[in-house]
Amino acid sequence: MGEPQLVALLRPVRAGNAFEETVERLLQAIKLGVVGPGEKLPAERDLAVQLGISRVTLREAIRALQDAGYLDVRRGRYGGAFVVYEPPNPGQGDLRRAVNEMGASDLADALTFRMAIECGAAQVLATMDLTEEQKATLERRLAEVNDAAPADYRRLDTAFHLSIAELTGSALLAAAGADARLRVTDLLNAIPVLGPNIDHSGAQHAAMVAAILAGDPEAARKAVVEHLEGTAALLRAFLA
Amino acid sequence: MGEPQLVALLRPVRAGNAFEETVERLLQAIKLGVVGPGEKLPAERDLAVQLGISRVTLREAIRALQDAGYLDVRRGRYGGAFVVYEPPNPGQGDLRRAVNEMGASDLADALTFRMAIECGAAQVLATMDLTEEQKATLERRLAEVNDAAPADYRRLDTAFHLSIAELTGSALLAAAGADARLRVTDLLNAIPVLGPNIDHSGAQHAAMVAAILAGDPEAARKAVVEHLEGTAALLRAFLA
DNA sequence: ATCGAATGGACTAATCTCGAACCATTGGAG
DNA sequence: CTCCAATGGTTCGAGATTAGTCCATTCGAT
Repeated sequence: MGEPQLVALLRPVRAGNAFEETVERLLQAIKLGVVGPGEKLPAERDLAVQLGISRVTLREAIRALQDAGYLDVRRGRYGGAFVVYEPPNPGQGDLRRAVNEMGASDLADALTFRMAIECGAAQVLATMDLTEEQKATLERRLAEVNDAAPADYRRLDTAFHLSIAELTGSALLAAAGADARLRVTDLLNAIPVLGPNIDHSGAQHAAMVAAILAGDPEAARKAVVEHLEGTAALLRAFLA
Repeated sequence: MGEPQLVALLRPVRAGNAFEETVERLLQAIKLGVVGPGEKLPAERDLAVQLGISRVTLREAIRALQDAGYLDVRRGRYGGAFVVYEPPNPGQGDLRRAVNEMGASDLADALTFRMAIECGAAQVLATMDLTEEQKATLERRLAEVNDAAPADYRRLDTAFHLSIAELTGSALLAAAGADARLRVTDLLNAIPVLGPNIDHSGAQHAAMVAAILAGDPEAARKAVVEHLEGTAALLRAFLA
């Protein structure tokens, strides 16, 4: 037992090359709806700084997404890289394809990771003294999901979930929450948005917010578990 | 409100250059005791693969750590990069220096992140059906910390904490747990290991394990909160 | 004493990535 | 109509990073 946990520490220093990483990141921002259809990415010079890469590399990534049909790049003043991507209406085999692409063990990993991160974030947030502004943000995001048109649902659902981690004020936790969400995006996008499921989720979202605002970490944790297990069950149902 | 959470998604793609990242990673492995004094790192060719970098870059990092006095590199068969580093006996101003180096907001971030990750991991683990082997590993790690000589305490404490995330079987969660731990390593290493604190922590560790083995996620969560808040309080006490 | 395997050490050519400068296009302001 | 500012488009040299190859050292096995 002299050498525990070698695995976790001596893991890869970087995920891949900068170009691929950037393509992936931008694609996720588009799929998650952080930059919605018709909106444009920040200017190349700014975006390159935000992403910590050179403009050359960023441009290669943008070019790839343009070729793949996700972006429409226009020159001149008020130009930019505009998102032309509508989340496709999920069909029958899409979920299976998405699962096959990521592998079964990655799927379990992603779901476990997401459960841990979101439970942790919710209970931490529930123990914090929130400002009125923070409370308002949380409630607004909740209202936005509940009022969402089906086409906007995934995007606003994402925003709601990310808000919880973000409101803790921990940049690390916010990044982890975004990462956890990314890993299940393709799966969630592959299952249809159905009325009963939305209603169900809405009630669970409301329970999460209520517990957080009440400062009850235990209830917050339980609400998150219930919600995420519901989502996982939904995935399994569409896979069965 | 059209553009929520730009921050979390459009964050830097890579932390820095490969060389610096690698130095940091190896240094953490040494400080965390993953590779203890007198032990050696894996062979360069193997380690480069594990870290996903070229051997050249790895060698530069090893060279830097050699120059800094952390490693003794020997050639020939049964050679390698041997760790020559004993955790220093923490003095009065070390903690303050460590805090100053990371900044107050980073400190809060790290503590929040750690709380979320470890709570999440513990409660996830508590809801899993553990094999006998997994239970045995958890109990063994607990026993090792409790029996630890002061010089080994931090190392085995780290191993115990990392085990919880690792036993969930989620590589992502294990990596996040390692990340959370290394962000507080320098702080923990800067406060003395005192008998009463060890006893206190020992009881809390035992409570965590008991809750996990009992399959009680709520108790597991509470035990982790209590333990980590105790640690945070200890840090504050040494800073006051 | 010799050999072979495991290790660190050194070199090279190719590729990736970067910073910086400059060009081209567009549309509003004056 | 002209100009200007904001944007994407292009190029170049420098440095970082890589894969691959071969060299040098050490120590056990024979």
